[in-house]
Order: sequence, then structure tokens, then C-alpha cells
Amino acid sequence: MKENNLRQRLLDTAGRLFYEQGYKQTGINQIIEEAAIARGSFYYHFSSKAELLAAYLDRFVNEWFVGADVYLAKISDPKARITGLIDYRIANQKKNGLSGCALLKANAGLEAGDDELRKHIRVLKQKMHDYIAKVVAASGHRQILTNEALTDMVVLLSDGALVGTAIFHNTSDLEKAGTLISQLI
Amino acid sequence: MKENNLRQRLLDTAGRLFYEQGYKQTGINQIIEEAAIARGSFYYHFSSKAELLAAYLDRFVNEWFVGADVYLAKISDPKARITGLIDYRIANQKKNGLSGCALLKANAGLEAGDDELRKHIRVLKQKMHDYIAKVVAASGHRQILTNEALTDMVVLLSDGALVGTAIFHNTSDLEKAGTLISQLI
DNA sequence: ATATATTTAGACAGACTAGTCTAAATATAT
DNA sequence: ATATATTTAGACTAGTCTGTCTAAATATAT
Repeated sequence: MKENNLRQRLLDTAGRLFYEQGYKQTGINQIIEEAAIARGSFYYHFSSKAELLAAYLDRFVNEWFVGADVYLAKISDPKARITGLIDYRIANQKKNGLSGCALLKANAGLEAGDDELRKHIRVLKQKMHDYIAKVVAASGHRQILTNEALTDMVVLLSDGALVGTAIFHNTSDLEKAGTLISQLI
Repeated sequence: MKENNLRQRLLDTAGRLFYEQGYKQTGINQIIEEAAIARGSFYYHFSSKAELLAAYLDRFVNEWFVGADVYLAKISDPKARITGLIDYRIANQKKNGLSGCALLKANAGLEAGDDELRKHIRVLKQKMHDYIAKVVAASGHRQILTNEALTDMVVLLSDGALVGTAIFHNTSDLEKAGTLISQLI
């Protein structure tokens, strides 16, 4: 099937551009030109730009989970997997250009009326929260904070640090977040 | 001087629209129409849209400092001023539409080439960091964390919670951040 | 009263946008 | 071999955008 080739190529190119430039700032023209794909083929696979963004975010989150599974599987101490989540983010950011989290960026770039996309992002964000909650619950940490409070802590510190990554284009906030978390587990 | 009236009106309208809709999503046409100001007058006061954004962000940060001064002055316990920073943010978010921090949002909405604006935002972000550092240093907290670490904690939790505010359109992440901080001071 | 500063309405340029459509080519499946 | 699915190039609509410009009106300052 050719279908998947083109679809993947579109998702790759659009994803890269959405992440680097933002959703609104990236036009269909640029996407199809850089992907070297005809205009008609784009609209054969996606009925609109918004649908493309939703598909890209779905794939982003799925790949994030798969990558996290692989990354955390290498860590034997279940407690160290909590800070492993931060290390995983650091590795991802270094690989992908230090522009913060694609999901958070997409949300910030939405218009006033994009309610469906906003709802979509909410669901994905909650999924990531749940993933982190599982890692925390299985960690056997010292219970300085409850499982729920520690999960909130990790989520909020991560998101805050990813904002810092996007602003300063370095990983120092993520490293600070890792240090802070290590003191509380 | 009429100048200031129009300039302020432009900053008010543009700021509201930038915050609600995003920088890129808000056009000059909409700004001048809602502010009921002629096109020529806009370009009389601002040479470009980017300059308008920079001026709006400057004012936003300045007003944030003034508001924080007033808010924190009502709190006599210097330790309670740390969580007061979170309460101040909660109050601001409830007043302004639960869309997160204007500064963080502006950064997320930038294009690949907007390096000057990016630099501008970095400076303002650092100023807010320094403000929080002062509150922490004067708080007489229990030193569970060092001043620097606690400052990082407050900054990262705040930013993370503001991201959550923007996504979920409620203040629950900010409240969680406040609870977490109160356990560490 | 005169000069300068400010504001107005609106036309305009040049470029961009998302999405539709046609007509033809190519690949895939049966 | 034939039918269907996929891809192509590119014209096209109908609109958006930022920024420039003109010409006239109004306000302010001296």
C-alpha cells in the first residue's frame, strides 16, 4: 500500500514543522512542498489541517509511551524510574530541538474556536498523567508525599521544566526538576 | 496628550485578543476595529505588530509585579507569601479567563525566526524568576530545600500549573501546586 | 494665528491561507 | 485484463494577512 508511505511522510513532515514553527504558522503549502507530495494527495489522506494535527498528536503521544516503556525498562530500580521519566524527557528534548513538549505547544497555539482539538489535547494530557501515576505507584518511594501528590509533583515539575526548555532552549530546568524529584522519593 | 489614550487603548485591546486568541491568530484589522482606531493611528504608535507584542508583554510583566506587590503586602507572615504567589496567580487566572500565563503563551506562539521577541521573553521570564527568588529568600522557610531549590520548585510548579490551567480551563493544578509548596516551606 | 502632532477613512500592494476541482497518470488488486 | 485505489500537477476561489500610502481633518502647543 502506498497509502501508508505518504501518510507517514505527511505526518513526519507536518509534525516536524508544527513542532518547530507552530501549527498556525505552518501552511499546507509548506508541508506538501517539503514532503514532496501533491496537494490532492494531502486531501486524499486528511480532510483538513485540523485532522492532520489531531493525527500527529495521537502519534506523538503513542510514540512517547512506546519510547518511555523502552527507556524505563532499562532501569531496574523502580524508584529510579520516576527520575527516569525526567531523563527520558531530557533525551527527547536534546534529540528534537529543545522546543518543549509538542502537546503543550499545540495547546498554546490553538484559536478561540478550536474546541474539538482542545478536547483532544485534554484526553492525551490525561493519558500521560495516568502513565506517570502508574510509574509512581509502582516505585516504592518513601511516601514523603502520597502517590497522588508525588504524581502531581512530577507532572507539574515536568511541564514547568518543559516550558523553561522552550523558552531558554536548554535542559537546565529539566535537570533542576530531576534533582528536586530525587530529593522527594 | 491624546497619544497615550490611543496607545493604551491599543495595548488593552491587543493584549486581550493576544491572550484570548494568540498572537498569530489576531490580526491588525481586528485590533483596530475592536479598539475603534484608524489603521494609520496604529502604525503611528507602533511600527509593527511585533513591536506591539513586545510593548504588551512589557506592560503585562510590570502590572504583574505591581499586582503582586499589592497582593503580598496584605500577607503579614513572610512564609505565607510564598503560597501567596500561587494564590495571586489563581486570582489572576479567575479574573482573566483561565488561559494560562500570557508570557508563556506568547513564547509558544512564536515563529521560527522571531529571535528578538524570544530574547525579550527570556529577559521578562528571568525577571519574574528573580522576583520569586526574593520572596523565597525573605520568607524564613524551614530550609527543607535551599533558597535556590525552593525558588526553582515554586517557579516550575507555577509554570506547570499554568500550563494545566490553559489546557483544562480551571485552577485545580494551581491549587495542587499551592498544596505541594505548603508542605515544603 | 501659526506650526506641529495626532487621528481619520480608506484604497492599495504583494503575499499568503485552506480547501476545491479537473484531468491525467500510475499503481494495486482481483 | 479490468476495475479500483492512489498520486500527480496545477489552476482556481474566496478569503486572509501586514504594512504603505494619500489626503484631509482635528487637536495641541507656542
